[in-house]
Amino acid sequence: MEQVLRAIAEPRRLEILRLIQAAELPAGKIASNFNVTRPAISQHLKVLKVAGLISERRQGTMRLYQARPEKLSELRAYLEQFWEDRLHVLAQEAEKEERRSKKRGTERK
Amino acid sequence: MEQVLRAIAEPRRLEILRLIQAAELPAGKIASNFNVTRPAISQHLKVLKVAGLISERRQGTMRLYQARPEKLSELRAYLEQFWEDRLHVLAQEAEKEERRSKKRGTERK
DNA sequence: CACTTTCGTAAGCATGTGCTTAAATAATGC
DNA sequence: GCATTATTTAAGCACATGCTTACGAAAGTG
Repeated sequence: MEQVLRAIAEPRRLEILRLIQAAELPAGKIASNFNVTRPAISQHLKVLKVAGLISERRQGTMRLYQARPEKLSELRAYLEQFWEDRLHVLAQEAEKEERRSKKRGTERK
Repeated sequence: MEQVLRAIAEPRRLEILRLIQAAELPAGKIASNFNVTRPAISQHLKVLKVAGLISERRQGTMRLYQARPEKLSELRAYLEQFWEDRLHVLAQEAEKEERRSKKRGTERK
């Protein structure tokens, strides 16, 4: 999960993901959208690949890349769990508060 | 959004977020959960604060921190949009494919 | 006021990261 | 095989980042 986060925390990589989310593109075409050299993009693609965020397919001398939504979906679920935990806590707080009000008459000290 | 991603891409900061997601905690208590010095945690808290992921409240000499779920929720929504875009694309692909099959008889060349 | 507690900020350092240029690899065509 | 095209890998560099120690600031307490 951390690997995924680190991968998309880099703006260039997030942009690459957007680019190849719609269509499968060869590395060269991807690189031509940026002001950095092809090796730089190649390195970014490797990071995205290792993180499981993209798929790679060879065709002739080209390598076609495409985004795989699965990992992003997992991340989304992870954040959702974060959110739900918080709601759970808030619910407990509310319960505790309610018990406090009911007990207010018998309180010592 | 990038700021949020960079903030939670750092494992220690994500752990801090988990810690103060349930309860509001003073900086010292937070730091005591880790094997790094308090200043290190203080710096992490600053990053989380700037990213809008936590709230800070002063009480005496203490500073109480607590996670704010809003930004994480925004991030979740952002990822969701990513996911929906992809589904949209897939739907279009399917449509195109269908048109191709229907046209197959009238194809030239 | 001095003193304590709690915490942040400053400076410096080691390591990580993104970039470049140069060289290596892989598939294809002659 | 040799050359061409598309791409990755290697080496090196500048800058960012997370950490530490030392110091400073803010809010009580006597």
